[in-house]
Amino acid sequence: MKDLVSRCPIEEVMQVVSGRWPGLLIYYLKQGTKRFSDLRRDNPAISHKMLTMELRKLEDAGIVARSEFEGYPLRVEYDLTPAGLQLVPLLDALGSWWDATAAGRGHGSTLPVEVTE
Amino acid sequence: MKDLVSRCPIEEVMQVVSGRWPGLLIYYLKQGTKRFSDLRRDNPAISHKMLTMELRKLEDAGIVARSEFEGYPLRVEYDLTPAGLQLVPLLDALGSWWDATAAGRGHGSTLPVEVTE
DNA sequence: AGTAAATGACGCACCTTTTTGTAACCACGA
DNA sequence: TCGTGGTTACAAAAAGGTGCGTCATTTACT
Repeated sequence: MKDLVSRCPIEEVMQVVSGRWPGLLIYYLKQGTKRFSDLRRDNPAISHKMLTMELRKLEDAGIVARSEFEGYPLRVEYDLTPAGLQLVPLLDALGSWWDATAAGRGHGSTLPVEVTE
Repeated sequence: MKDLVSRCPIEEVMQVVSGRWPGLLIYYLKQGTKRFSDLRRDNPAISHKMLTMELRKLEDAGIVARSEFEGYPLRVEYDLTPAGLQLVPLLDALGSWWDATAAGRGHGSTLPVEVTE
């Protein structure tokens, strides 16, 4: 049971965009049309099962478009949809925010900065 | 092993902001100072274990600030940091994007809307 | 007076659920 | 036989829930 009638758009969008891969897949797809094997090459850490699952999820969310061409070794292309393209700058903004606020974190060290209150 | 030297800011930010709770916790915290029990009341579905873990994660990321006051039954307050406040409009933008592009999906209902293709 | 209960914000151990990886399999045609 | 994109079954790993313990102090009961 994972869907408790999430009326909150933030909760909903997180169910799709959240996780390790969606951001990266979108990042690579904004570079242009990619095939399944391209995306696997782009980030080798993802397993082919995960990739299919994530792509399917993004497809269902209307973020990526899947085009299947018939032919010899079967060819499938993935692109960002218009909605997906609109999402890109939002994710980029998140990335920028992360970099911009990096100073607030340990910018590397895990030292427990004791704030003497 | 989850951190394979993620040089990509999107991958990094997702490790913090991703998931079911961070978005919601930030959403409630932007309403003002909240205590542990307040946040539990705000969204009853989260367990105390999860809440502590998520708050700790957000704290480490510099998104929320934890203030501990000494006293009888122990009191702890949580607020958004300046960085956290900057994050709010970005998440809101995601929520708006989700709503704006809702037409491409099932426009709301969870019913298995069979699209006769 | 002395003991007991309760409070708020957790930590910890144990167990269940969910997610993810691995490997094998499918189809087709070069 | 290989390569493509994908599915399935099983196994491993990770995430998450539940309940109890803790700490220090106040209030409640006897």
